[in-house]
Amino acid sequence: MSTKQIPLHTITFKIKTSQPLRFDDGRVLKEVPFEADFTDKGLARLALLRQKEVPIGGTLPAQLKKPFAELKSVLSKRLSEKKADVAWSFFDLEKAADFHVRVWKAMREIPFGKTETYGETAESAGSPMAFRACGQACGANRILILIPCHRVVGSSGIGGFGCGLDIKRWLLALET
DNA sequence: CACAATGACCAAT
DNA sequence: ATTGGTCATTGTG
Repeated sequence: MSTKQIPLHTITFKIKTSQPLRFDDGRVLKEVPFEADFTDKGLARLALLRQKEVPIGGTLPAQLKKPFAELKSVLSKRLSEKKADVAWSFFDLEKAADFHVRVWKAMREIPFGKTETYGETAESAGSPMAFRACGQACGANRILILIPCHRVVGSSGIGGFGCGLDIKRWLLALET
């Protein structure tokens, strides 16, 4: 494969939340640690760190300072139960499968505070019968919160969540 | 290429 | 609680 290495810049940081995040193990966080990967084209990954102790820091090249500031600003609002979003072009999803991208776009059509079933999201992604593949696409989402996979739930029950159902419940509670 | 295997599903036993 | 039906992606030869 001709893998031309695209430089990835990783940074870790914390955001305050109005609604403390309580993990299943009992830990309670008022400041939530994230890790973000940026390329020159945009945000490639946003993850919430579950570890106990997290080293905060990292360096970004000058041209990424502005997007990083925007990211922190939007996240601060979202973790304070306020509506805020970035544009689709904020992301760098180059090496993602076609169907996955359709599902991710469909998820961003779900309004703040609303939820959809996997089946419904599959349908708005153009494949009404692909509810199961839709679940896979949710699991493949690399951008927490901003691509709101937490708004997709099961037809009976909350469904799953890659990084822990405690986080999914918290994200949904932030939108009530 | 052609498969088999895998899933954050779903509706009906 | 189990099952048979679905679909797109990913890994293997």
